Amino acid sequence: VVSYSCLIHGLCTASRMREAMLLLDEMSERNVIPDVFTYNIVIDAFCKDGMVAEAQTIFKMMSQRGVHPNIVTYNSLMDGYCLRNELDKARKLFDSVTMGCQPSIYTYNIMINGYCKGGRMDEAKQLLDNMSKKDFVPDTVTYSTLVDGFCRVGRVKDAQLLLEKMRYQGLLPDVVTYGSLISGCCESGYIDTGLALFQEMKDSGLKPDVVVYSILVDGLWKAGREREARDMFSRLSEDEGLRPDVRTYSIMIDGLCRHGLVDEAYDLFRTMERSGCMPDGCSYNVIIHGFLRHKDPLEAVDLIQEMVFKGFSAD
RNA sequence: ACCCCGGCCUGGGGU
Repeated sequence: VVSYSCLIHGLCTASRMREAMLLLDEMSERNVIPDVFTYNIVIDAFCKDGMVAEAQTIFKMMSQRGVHPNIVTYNSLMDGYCLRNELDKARKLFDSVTMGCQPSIYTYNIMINGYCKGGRMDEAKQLLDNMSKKDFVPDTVTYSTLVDGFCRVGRVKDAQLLLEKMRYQGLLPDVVTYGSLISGCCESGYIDTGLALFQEMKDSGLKPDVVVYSILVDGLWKAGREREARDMFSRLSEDEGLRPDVRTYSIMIDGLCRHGLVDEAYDLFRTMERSGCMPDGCSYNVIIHGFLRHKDPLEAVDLIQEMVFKGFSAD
């Protein structure tokens, strides 16, 4: 069962759902009985692909075969509804789970994340208070989710207050919590607050990761602070020994293009490839827009052909 | 008998 489940998991993460389903059939034929883990893997994959109806079909199938769903099954389904912004369906499931069997911290975090991504911050906050009443202790993920949620609706001040509340409860913000807040500061035009938080985070002994650096490089470019954006990009490798990833490069390429430095952007685009970081659809779109803005449609056409040849579609 | 060991679910960045 474990071997089959691992194989199915591999196929699912590669979005090869057809083959995963075939394997699920094959194992039954070979008298290897799929257990709740196996079904959970498939259900979660369908949910992440936005196919909750298919996930429900598997859910029914497992029940018919006498395999009982567990909390992870329900968590995946809830998350599936949340990802489609069908929050009321998610909430129904949430309510029946909290009434019946044991919810887990994941159950709360998923539902809170659903509200946050849907901009329904009051309901998200309510759930935070709700869980404390039921002796569930919010964790770093809970707070980071809410910090991100407040930032997305422009309520950076509330996000900062939440960070304090979190500390007051004895929880330390991690690199994701800081990343969310720094990103929110950049979006709302408080880049210097973001930089101060970056310093604070390093002072507290946390090592910034490539995501935090990318957020700041992007924020600095968008604030028109070219020199500092370039410095931040260099420091990521020089100070921390980190490697820029495809998104960091895209941010740099986009910044250079928007500052009229299309040739340098193009050099960086090729440097990224040479250093083994393969451009994705977004990187192509960024550089193509750069060429189009600077009246170089011929280069743009070449790149569009190249990206289509690689299986990406231009936007 | 007891303990340990394998597979499932949640948070931040680019057009």
